Amino acid sequence: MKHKPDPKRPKIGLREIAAEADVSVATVSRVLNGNSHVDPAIRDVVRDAAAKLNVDLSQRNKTKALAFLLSNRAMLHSFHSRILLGAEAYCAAQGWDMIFLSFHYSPNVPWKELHLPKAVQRHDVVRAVVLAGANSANLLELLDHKGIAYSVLGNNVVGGPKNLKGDVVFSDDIQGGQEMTRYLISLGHRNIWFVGNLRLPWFARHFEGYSSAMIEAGLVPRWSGLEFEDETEMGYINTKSLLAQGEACTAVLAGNDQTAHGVFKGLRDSGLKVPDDVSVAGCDDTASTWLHPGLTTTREFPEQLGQQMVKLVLNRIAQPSLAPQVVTIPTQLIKRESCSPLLASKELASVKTGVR
Amino acid sequence: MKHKPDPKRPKIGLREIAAEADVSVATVSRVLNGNSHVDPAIRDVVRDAAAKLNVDLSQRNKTKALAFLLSNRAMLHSFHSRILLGAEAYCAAQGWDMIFLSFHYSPNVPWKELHLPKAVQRHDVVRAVVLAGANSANLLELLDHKGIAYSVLGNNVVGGPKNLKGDVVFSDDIQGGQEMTRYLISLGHRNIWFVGNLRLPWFARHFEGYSSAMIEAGLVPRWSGLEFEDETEMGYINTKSLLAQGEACTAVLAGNDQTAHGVFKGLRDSGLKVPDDVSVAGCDDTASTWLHPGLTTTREFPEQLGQQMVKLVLNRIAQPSLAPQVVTIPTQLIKRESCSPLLASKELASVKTGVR
DNA sequence: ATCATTATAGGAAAATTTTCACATTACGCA
DNA sequence: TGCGTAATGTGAAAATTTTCCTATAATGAT
Repeated sequence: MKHKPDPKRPKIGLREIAAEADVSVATVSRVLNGNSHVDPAIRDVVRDAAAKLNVDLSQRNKTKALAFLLSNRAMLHSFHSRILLGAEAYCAAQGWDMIFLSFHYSPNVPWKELHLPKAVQRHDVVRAVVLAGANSANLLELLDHKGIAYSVLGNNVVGGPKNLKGDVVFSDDIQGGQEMTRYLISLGHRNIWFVGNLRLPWFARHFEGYSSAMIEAGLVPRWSGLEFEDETEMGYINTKSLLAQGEACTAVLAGNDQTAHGVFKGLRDSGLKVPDDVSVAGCDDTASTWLHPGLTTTREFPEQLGQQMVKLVLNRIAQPSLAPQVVTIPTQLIKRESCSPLLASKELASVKTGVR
Repeated sequence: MKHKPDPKRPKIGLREIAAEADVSVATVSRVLNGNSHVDPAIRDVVRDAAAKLNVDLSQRNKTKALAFLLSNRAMLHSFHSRILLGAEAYCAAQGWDMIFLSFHYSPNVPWKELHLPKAVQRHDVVRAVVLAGANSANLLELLDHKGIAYSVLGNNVVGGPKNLKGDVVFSDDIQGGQEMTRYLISLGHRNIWFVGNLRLPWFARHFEGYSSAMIEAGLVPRWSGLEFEDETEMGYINTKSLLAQGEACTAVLAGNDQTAHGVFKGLRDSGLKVPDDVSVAGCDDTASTWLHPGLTTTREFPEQLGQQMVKLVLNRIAQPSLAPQVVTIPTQLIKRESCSPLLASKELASVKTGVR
C-alpha cells in the first residue's frame, strides 16, 4: 500500500539524503547521531547534502536530553545545587531531560588525553552539555574539537573562558565586588582587605572588582591569599595571619560567603567583634541563613544562571552556526548587620585590641 | 552471506519471540521498551514466550538510565545533594546514567490522578526511579500500579512506607534519637524537650527514638511542635514559645540541624548561652560547619543512602520478582560543644535567667 | 623500504523501531 | 438503544539503527 504520495513534501528520509551525498543510509544515520567513526569530510558532505535538500538535521534527532556536568567537586554545595535546580526547571519546561554527571579531571592534562564520560560522547544520548563546577580550558577545547555543544559558567573557568566556540554565562561578581567595596568605603573604611585565593577564578574576579574600586578611591588594594583546600579554613587562616602581622584593618571583603564564615571564626578567636571591631562582607549569599551576625554580601542568582545556561545551549542546538553567546547576570548588594560605619573611636579600638 | 549458523545459541531475536508468542515483531519491540499502548494480557504472553525461549528481556533493553526524583522540594539542600552525589557515583561506576528530575505533587491526590513526569513513564528512557525529597503513599502506589521499579528513602515517606512493592532504604534516626537522648540523660539532664513538627516523618522518627529513651529512663517525653514552613524558623519559634511558657528545660533535642540552628537563635535572643544555660543537640550533621558553638548531633550517611537506593533498584531491574528489599543504614553520635553536663548550679542559673 | 599488524571507515544486510492505516472497543449523547 | 466520535491496540510496511565484514590507511618492526 502506498503512503501519502506527495501532498507537499516529497517525504525526504535518510535514503534521499544518502543518495544526494552518495553514501549509504547507514552512514547518514551515523552522521545524524554523531556515532563516532565517521570521517569529518564525509560528515560534512552528508550535512551539505541534507542542507541542499532543506532538511533540518537537528530536528530529526529525537533525543532530548542535556548533560549537567558538575566538574571537580566532591560536594554539591548550595550555589551549584541552585544552578542545577534552575537548569532542571527550565529544561523540564521545554520538554528536555537532564542527565546529572559528576566529573573529575586535571586542568593540566592536554585536551587530547582527557576522557569524557561516555554519555557525553554519545550524541544519541546527550545533545549538549551544561558545565558547572570548576572547569578549565582543556575540557572546553576538547568539546570544541569534538563538536559538542556546551554552555559554561564563565566565573568558574580557570584562566577565564577565552576563544571558545561555546556559550558562556557570567554572574557579574566583578561589578558585585566593586559595588561592595564602594559601599565599605562609603561607610568610612579605608583599611579594607580582600581575603581569597586569587588562583581560583571566582575569587580573582571578585578581587578585580574590589581592586578597581579601591584604586578609584585612591586606596591601595591589599589581599591575603594563603591557599587551602577548604574555603572556610582559608578564611580563618588568612584572617589570623593578617592580624598576627599587625596589619591595620577595619573591614574585610571575603571572596565568598564560606570564606567570610572563616573570617568570622578568625576574628572571634582573636577576641574581635563583628561589626563593632571589624566589618565583614561576603559574596554569593549562600551562607546568609547560617551566620551570625547577618552577613552583608553580594547576592547572586544561581537559578537564573542555570536557566540561562540551558537557554543558550538550546539556542545553539537549534542553530549550531550561531556566534558564541555571552550573557552576564547582574548581582545585588545585600546589607545586613556585619558591616557598620567606621567611627573614629572604633578605629582606635580596633587598633588597640586587634593589632599589636 | 549467512551469519554464524548456530555455534551454540540459535540466535534468538525479536522475530523468534514473536513467532513463539504469535504476535508481530513490532509488538514484541513495544513490549520490550514498555512503549505503552500494549495490552497487559498481550504483554504477559510475550514475556512468557520470551521466558520459554530463555531470553532475558531486561538484558536486551539497552537504555541504562535511572531517574533521580527530588520530590516536593524547592531547595536541594545539603542532605539531599549528598544523596544525589552518592547515587550518581554508584550509577556511574555501574555504567548507568542518572536523569535528575524535580517533581512536585500533593500528598492528598489519589494516585490515579497523579501525573508522572513523562521521562519516568517512558520505559525506554528510564528503567527505574530513585525517590528522594519528601514523598507520600499516593506516588508509591502509582509506581506500584504502573509496574515501575523504584527505591525510596523511607525516612521521608509521609505516613511511613507501608505495603510497598518497591525497595526502601532507611537512615536509622530512631536509633540515633534514642542514643542522643540517652547521652543527654547521662550528662545529668532531666528536662529534655524535643522540638520538631511531628507531622513530618523524619521528625516523627527521630521523636520516636527520643521518646523511647525518655520512657526507659522514667522521664516524660515532651515536645513543642508549632508548624512552620521553614525549619530554622520552626526551631526559633518553638524555642521562644517554650521559654515563654516558663517550662523547665535544660536541654533541647532538635529534629534536625536546621531546626537546631533556629533553637540556637531562639536561645540567643532570650539571653541564654549554649551550652552553659541550655544544651542543644541536632540530627543529620548538615549544619555542623556553620554553627557556633559546634553542634552535638547525629551523623547520617547520605552518600551511603544514595548508593544503597541505586544498588537496590539495580538488583530489582535484574530480578523483578524479588521480594521488597529493606536496608537500614546506621547513624553515629557526634559529640561537639553544644551539650555539656548539667551541674546543680547551672540548672539554677537556667531557671533564673531563662524562665519567668 | 617491505611486510605484518592494527585501527578506522563504510557498505550491505540483519535487526529493530517507528509510522501508518485499519480494526476494535469505549464513550457520550440524542 | 443506536449512532457518531474518540481512544486504543495491532500488523504490515517503511524507516532507521546496528551488526558484521571487508577495504584501506596508519603504525611499527625488521
